[in-house]
Amino acid sequence: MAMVAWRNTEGVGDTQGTLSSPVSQVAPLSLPGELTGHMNPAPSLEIPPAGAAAPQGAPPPNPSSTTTASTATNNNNNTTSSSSSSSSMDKHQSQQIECIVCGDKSSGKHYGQFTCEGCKSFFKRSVRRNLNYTCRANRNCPVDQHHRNQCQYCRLKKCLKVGMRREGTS
DNA sequence: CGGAGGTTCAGATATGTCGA
DNA sequence: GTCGACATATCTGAACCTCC
Repeated sequence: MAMVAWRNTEGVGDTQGTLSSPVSQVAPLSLPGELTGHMNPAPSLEIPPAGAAAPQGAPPPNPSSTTTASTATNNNNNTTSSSSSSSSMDKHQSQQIECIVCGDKSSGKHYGQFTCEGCKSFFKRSVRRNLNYTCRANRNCPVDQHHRNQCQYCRLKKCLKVGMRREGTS
């Protein structure tokens, strides 16, 4: 696997996405304490209470339209894409659901949303370790299967945006 | 029994240090 | 002072296990 293609962990901490820093500083993305149900990152990561962010549970990502990741830049309302779901697609999707975060192949429902193993682990680590990331760019980095590792900040942001919650299906 | 969450392992890349 | 090589640390993704 060729991940970690871009380690921006900290050295990056400087530009804007102040989402990072050695966990010692203000953690815009602090999840722990206030993570009551989901993470309420920071000013930058304004993720509405899971409920809001997540159109409701898991918007059966459309195998194709789900390209939400196509341009993470759209972290604005990509999730909206979901919505009109067809029961007919249900079956089909259940067999080939895409990760709602990066568009990769979903391995099932994790933390309330259909995500791939990568996003699942990434989210888990971020939440459990209360990691804080920083975006080098404008917090609009694309989050797709090939670029998801480019910006941890934007990846986590999208995870939250799509409705992933620490408590998952709780 | 199935689904979701959690834990563990191996692989790959980035960063830092030392030597020539 | 600069360049290259080596070693170490961190992160990611997949697989497996456990619990509800």
